[in-house]
Amino acid sequence: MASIQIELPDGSIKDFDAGVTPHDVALSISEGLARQTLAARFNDVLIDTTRPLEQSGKLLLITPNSPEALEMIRHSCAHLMAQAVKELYGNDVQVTIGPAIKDGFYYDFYSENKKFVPEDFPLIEAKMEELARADMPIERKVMSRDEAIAMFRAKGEDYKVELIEDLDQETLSLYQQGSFIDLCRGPHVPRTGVFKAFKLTSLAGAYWRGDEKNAMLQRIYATAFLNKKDLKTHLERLEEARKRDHRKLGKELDLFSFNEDIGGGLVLWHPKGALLRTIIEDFERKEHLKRGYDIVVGPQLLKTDLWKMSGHYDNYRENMYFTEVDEQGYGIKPMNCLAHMLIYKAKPRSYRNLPIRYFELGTVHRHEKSGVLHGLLRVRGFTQDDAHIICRPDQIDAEVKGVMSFVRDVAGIFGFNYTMELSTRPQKSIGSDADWELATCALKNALDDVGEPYEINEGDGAFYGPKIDVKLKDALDREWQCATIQCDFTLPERFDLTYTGQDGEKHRPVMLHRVIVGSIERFIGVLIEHYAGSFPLWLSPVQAIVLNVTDRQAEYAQQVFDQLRAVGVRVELDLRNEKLGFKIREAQVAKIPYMLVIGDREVEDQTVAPRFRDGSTLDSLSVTDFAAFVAAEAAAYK
RNA sequence: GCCACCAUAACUCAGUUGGUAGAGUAGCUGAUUCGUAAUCAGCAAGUCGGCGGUUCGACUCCGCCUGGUGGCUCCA
Repeated sequence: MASIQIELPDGSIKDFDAGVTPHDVALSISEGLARQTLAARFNDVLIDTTRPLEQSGKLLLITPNSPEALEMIRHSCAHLMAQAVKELYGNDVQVTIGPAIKDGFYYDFYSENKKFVPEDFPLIEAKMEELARADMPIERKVMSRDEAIAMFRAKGEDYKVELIEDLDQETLSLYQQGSFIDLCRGPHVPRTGVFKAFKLTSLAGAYWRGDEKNAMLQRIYATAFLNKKDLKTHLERLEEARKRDHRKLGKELDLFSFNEDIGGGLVLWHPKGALLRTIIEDFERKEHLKRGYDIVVGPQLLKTDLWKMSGHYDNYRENMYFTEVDEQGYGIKPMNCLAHMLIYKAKPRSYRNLPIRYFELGTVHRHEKSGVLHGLLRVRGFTQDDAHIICRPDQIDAEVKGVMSFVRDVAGIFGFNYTMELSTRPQKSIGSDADWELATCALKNALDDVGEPYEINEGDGAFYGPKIDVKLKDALDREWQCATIQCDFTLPERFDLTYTGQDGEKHRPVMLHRVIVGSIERFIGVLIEHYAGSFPLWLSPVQAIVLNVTDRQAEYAQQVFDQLRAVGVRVELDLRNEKLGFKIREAQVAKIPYMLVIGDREVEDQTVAPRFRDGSTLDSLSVTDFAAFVAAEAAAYK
């Protein structure tokens, strides 16, 4: 038998007979390693431990500690779940696909009779545990296409047949564990005994192949980890996310509500929420003015003809609200750009005026499909911190970089990390190929120059231009789409925007659409979860609350309150005849940063005794000192 | 929009295998004047999301609608 050379990661080279498997190689090192080996990477291709090696090459054994391990276990665990479901429900259910995803995996099933409910989970989990305990080998089989089609057809697995028919290859790999066999590229873990910690998490509908014209499948989401401890940590994290849910906190902190009589996706801002919004809006105006933006305001309604001219009517109509009065059609604005272009057009512009940066806290309405609405994160009426930068082509680069640095500053103030993505031309779009090319390059060059990493999303741009999307990462490391920068050559063309160049000729400017936090509504939703409702002092709708111990201090407490409010501290007063502990508890639950306790001592010394939200206290200090302290902290965005 | 599920007092939730409902918190009244996360007692509070249907009788069963939840598709 021919001999081959296998190079291991430590650089050592060993001779083996051709046909040796990664498992055999592991065994030649130690029995323990062989037991631990889940798969292997041979010449950079992932393979099963039982795959015979026919030629020399580099071999890396994959064990539970390898970075690839978790994803593999999850993918294999999806097969385990499918096996369990088939054993429980047999031919009532057809299998489709089941990949690993972030934090777990899912499997999509088709069934006419069986409707999965969460009550089925314990049963399925028990079956999975039984199959895992049986420690069955998971074996790779190779079949011809026709053979595989015949086999799945005989089993009544129509979806598998369809998948294979669309595959452009003559032989296919399948994986078998016990009586269950599934089409799969692999690789998989060697035995079902590997699965030690898994849990079914939720149930959802999903279209076959993600297309809403196709049949609706039943998706079971689940997760799997290397061990029970990691699973527990993950479940605790989910629990933490639930506690921070902005819909729950929004109600508890009395920030906002929705009302079915008003309509879905339309927010009612209660006093504290409206104050929080106002603080953010004031911050936005100040930061934009600092960076050379001009504040403008456009109307809510614009004539339908204008939306036809812009392309919104053709490309965005299903998301818009229209109305007709005096036989004139109007569209409620879903974007702010048209008004900004018309402000630009209100008088002749020179190259000397550019760039012009129009900023508007623009309230827009978009008819989002009912099923996508979600608290503040997806609504139908929202306010964007929107700006349109109209500039010469040679200014694009500097302007895009300016926006990116603006994003960096703001993300830093709120304590977010972020990642960036470049999205290119979508199917449904307007404008010439040359302009798209130019615009995409401009964005890409700016990204490359700044040197921060980014990903490319093919075909994910806006209909009028490519875009850079910024995803903020919150305290739980979850990503949120907020900022976006879009480069647009088309709308300036359609609206015939011009400027007079140095040469005295008319030239076409470029327009950058950009938002920094995006929608104020969404951003506040994200902030609530990011801070778990405990806003930093500068954002807190209520920064301090004055608490008297008994009625004896009421008069002085009132004085302190008046004095603080007069110098701009957002302060409340609790004079109720309740025990101090009770008042503290309420202020604590309301997540107010500072409680100012006033007893006989403070009246005597003309001071206040501050208590922090975290339970710590400061020595008593004068009201003016406290006000100065708050002002300094807030000015530093703390 | 699609699939599944849910809707009981202001909030969180219990309950009736079809005979019209409770608890805690909040609210109100009274007592208590208290030093860093819940003082005590009493009172009041719901067309059981809306509209139809089945039934002697519907909060409970069925249908439609509205709103929400988890996803899918779509998106700031």
